[in-house]
Amino acid sequence: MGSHKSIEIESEILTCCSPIGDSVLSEGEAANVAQLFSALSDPARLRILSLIAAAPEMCSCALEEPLGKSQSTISHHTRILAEAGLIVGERRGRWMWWRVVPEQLREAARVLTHEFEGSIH
Amino acid sequence: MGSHKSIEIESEILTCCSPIGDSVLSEGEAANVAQLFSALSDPARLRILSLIAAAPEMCSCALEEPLGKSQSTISHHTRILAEAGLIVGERRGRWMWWRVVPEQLREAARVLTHEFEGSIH
DNA sequence: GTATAATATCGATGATTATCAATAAGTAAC
DNA sequence: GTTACTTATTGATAATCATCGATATTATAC
Repeated sequence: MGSHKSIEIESEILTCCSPIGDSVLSEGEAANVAQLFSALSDPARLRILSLIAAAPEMCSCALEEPLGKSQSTISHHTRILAEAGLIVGERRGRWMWWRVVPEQLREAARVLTHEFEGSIH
Repeated sequence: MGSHKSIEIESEILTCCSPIGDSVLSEGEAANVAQLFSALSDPARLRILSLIAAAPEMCSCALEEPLGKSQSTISHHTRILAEAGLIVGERRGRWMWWRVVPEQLREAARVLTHEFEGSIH
């Protein structure tokens, strides 16, 4: 794979492309960021996040009806959102109350506008 | 599913949760946003985006080596990023040159900070 | 025209994931 | 204790996806 590019350093300038800088996401960083955006890559989870954001707090039990998904599916999605740090939950009595974490939303937005917009170009 | 919530409107106030507002993502909106973030949910695509952003333009041929993925895989990923509007490509001779679309990155960031951060809470 | 090079597409495969029903675990009221 | 209710977990399944090799398409050079 990519045999046309397995050439020496000093001849890379002769290929189609100049060597790239090193301000580039490492594999580990990319995996972390991907996990964050994976949580945002599902329509049901986006609507859950939107529902939670529309109120100061939101009970899990209030998500099934507008989503039209089963209870176990809702629980699955809230877990993924929570593991991504986008929401936090607190158990009060029998109910689970969720609220968004604005700092994590801003962090995701910061990554988009600072890590990928390049320099001066 | 959700039988414990299939009750009348006037009794909803008696359940655990108050009725929700309507400033909530529709299914269609959620699907659109999900497609955008799906493009950002893969480590390989994030590194490709980072590589493209690190230079004014980036040739497809310069992505195989740092990514360690096959040519067809790179082509697959650039297509997904392009379909999400995050990069645009221009063919010059035999080579395909990609650059990021800062407007789309800012749009994705705007969705995060404006659609999900709730109101005054 | 032929030969070479870069990219796109096709087909297959293994891994991941969204979804559900069923069950378990936790909580409150009795 | 038992009963009722909410949430979490498990197991299964169908769909999606990342990856590759092989092939097709496009462009240049000859």
